[in-house]
Amino acid sequence: MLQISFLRENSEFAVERLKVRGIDAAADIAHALELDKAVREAKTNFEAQKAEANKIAKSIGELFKTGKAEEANQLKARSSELKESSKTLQEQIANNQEALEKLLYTLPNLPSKQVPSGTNENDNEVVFEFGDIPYQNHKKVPHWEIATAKNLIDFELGNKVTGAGFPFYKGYGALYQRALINFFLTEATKVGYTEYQAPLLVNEDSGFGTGQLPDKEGQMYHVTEDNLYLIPTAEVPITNIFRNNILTEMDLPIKSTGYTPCFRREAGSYGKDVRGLNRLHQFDKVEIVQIAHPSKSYEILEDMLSHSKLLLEKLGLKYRVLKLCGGDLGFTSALTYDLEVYSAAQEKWLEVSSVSNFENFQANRLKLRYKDADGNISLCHTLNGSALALPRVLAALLENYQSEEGIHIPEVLQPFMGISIIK
RNA sequence: GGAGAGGUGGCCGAGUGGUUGAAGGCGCACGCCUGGAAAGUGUGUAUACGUCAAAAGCGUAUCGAGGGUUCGAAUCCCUCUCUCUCCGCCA
Repeated sequence: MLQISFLRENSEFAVERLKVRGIDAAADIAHALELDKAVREAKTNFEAQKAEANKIAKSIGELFKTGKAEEANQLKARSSELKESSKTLQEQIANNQEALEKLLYTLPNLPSKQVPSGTNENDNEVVFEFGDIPYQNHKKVPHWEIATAKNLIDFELGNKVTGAGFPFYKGYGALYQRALINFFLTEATKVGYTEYQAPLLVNEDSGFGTGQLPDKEGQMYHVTEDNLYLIPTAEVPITNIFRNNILTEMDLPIKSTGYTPCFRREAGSYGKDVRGLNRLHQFDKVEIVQIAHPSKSYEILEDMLSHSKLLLEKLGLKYRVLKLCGGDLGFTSALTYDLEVYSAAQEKWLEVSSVSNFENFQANRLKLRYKDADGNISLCHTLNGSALALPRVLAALLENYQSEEGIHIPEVLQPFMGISIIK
């Protein structure tokens, strides 16, 4: 969430930035500032009255101690008066504050200067492209066909046991998944990320902290019995580790990683690119998260992007990097790169990673701050990236690595799998 | 699921209606002491918000959360929540 203190000084800048998302927030921001002003004015009065009341209460105590009950009783009357009048002010403050917060929740993060303007995914900017398709002379079959033929994934079984979007991986398919998870985690911990095994269910506060709530309530599976949410990404539990923390500047950046299944209801996206592994309700992902010093976060974003790029290169996948335009940028993000692999059989690009800098938008909700050498306390920046999401990576691997001999396994995965080809 | 106990500062831990933002200890920071260190010793050590050009200062709030009683609540009452222990069930 945007800081009201920031908006006080930079309202025009904020309006300008939000235009990149195609949002005209001028009225909302003006309204927020009015509410803020009202809150502060009422607060000042309220606090003055409280101060007096506290003073009186104190002196009443003194008077009783010294046996001057008469005087004390006179003061009580004045104190009661103050209490009455402060009550209305208190209500005013609470109402306005609530309205202000609600309004602030609806405002998305300000896109960074680098964000191209645009209204949808077609306006995203391709900033990098790399790689080739191996075994080019061989005709490629879509992954859902080859995976079924080779007995790697059973979609029907998933339908039976749970429902659409919950496939079973089996045999070499399951092994392939395990190898990928292992490979991704190994690569992340090698460069200094601390591995976590995180809870898959989170409470409301955590959902709120990283911005899934209240905005995307309908996209998460909600266990109403216990008021817990199935995580849509490891970002939620792993970033929330640091909720309500004041870190030491020296400890930054903090690099964390974790593998988790991810659960997404994908409400409203039925019928769109849902074949095979392209869009699932449950999928596996290794996430990398960094808590950063504000002055370093863009450097770190590039570093995280490089990490994900390198994974794809090691896997020998053809991929490209997109810089998301304002219209396609997530609610909480200031700048996002998407990585897409090319799927040779479907002949299209599949998103396998999203690397974002949230600046202090999440940190403000999380109350995640750091203290510098002078004792000043400021909000951290938070970043995360998929490194990587499994199903589409697997889809591309199954499709791109086909030859007449079978499905080849990229060299980097062979130690994790113990085989070099699925025949 | 049943029964009980408990949530106080970075941590441990006192406090039962009146200078308690909170004793004491540990930890941490800085200083003294020392050749250096330990020990010892002194000082300091929460956060948010408001006020102020800013700092200082001042004010308000915060002892799990919310509400209530009272002139005054960490302390009394109510509701919720979380944690722990025992029993039951169970990977």
